[in-house]
Amino acid sequence: MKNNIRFIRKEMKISQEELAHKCDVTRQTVNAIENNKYDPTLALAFKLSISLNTKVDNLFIFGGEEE
Amino acid sequence: MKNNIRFIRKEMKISQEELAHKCDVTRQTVNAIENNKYDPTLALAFKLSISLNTKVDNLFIFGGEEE
DNA sequence: GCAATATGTAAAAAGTATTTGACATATTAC
DNA sequence: GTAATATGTCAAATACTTTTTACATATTGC
Repeated sequence: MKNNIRFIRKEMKISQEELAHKCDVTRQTVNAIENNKYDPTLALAFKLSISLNTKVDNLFIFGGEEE
Repeated sequence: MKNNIRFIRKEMKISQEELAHKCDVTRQTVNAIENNKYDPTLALAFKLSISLNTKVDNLFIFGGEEE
C-alpha cells in the first residue's frame, strides 16, 4: 500500500503536526504512515482523506500484493 | 463506520464464505465486518471493494463519530 | 550562526484485527 | 422433514496500529 499523503499535505502547506491534529492522532502516527511503516486503520484513512479534501481511493494506492 | 457489504454481496449472490475466499480472509472475518463487530484493515477494505466491484468510499460509510 | 519549527526514529504499553476451531441456529432444496 | 448450505458467535492466540515519552537530525527565518 502506497499513499499520496505527503504530496497533498505539502500542496496544502500544513505540517505533519497540523494534519495529525485534524485527524485526532499523534504526529508520529502521521509520520509513520507517510513513511509506509504501516497502514492506517480504515477510520483513520477516512479522516486523512477528509482532512486532505480527497477520497480514500485517491489517497491510497493498493497494489494487490503487500510490500 | 457502516458498510454495504451484505447488500452488494447478496446482489452478487455469493456467500460470506465465497467473499472471504476472494479476499483471502476467513468467513468469520467477513461475518464480523458485515455485523459491525469491528472495522477491517485498510488493505482488507480495498480487497472487499475490489471483490464487490466498487470503491472503498462507496462500500463504507464513515460517520465522523464512532458508533 | 542561532532560534524556532519540522521531521525521523525507537521502545514499551494499550488497543484493535484476524485466525483457528468449535458449536448453534437459520435457511434452502429436495 | 431431512440433508446440505449459510450464518452467528465465542474464546484464545497472534499480529498490527496507536500513544506516550524522549532524543536526534534537518530546515527555515532572521
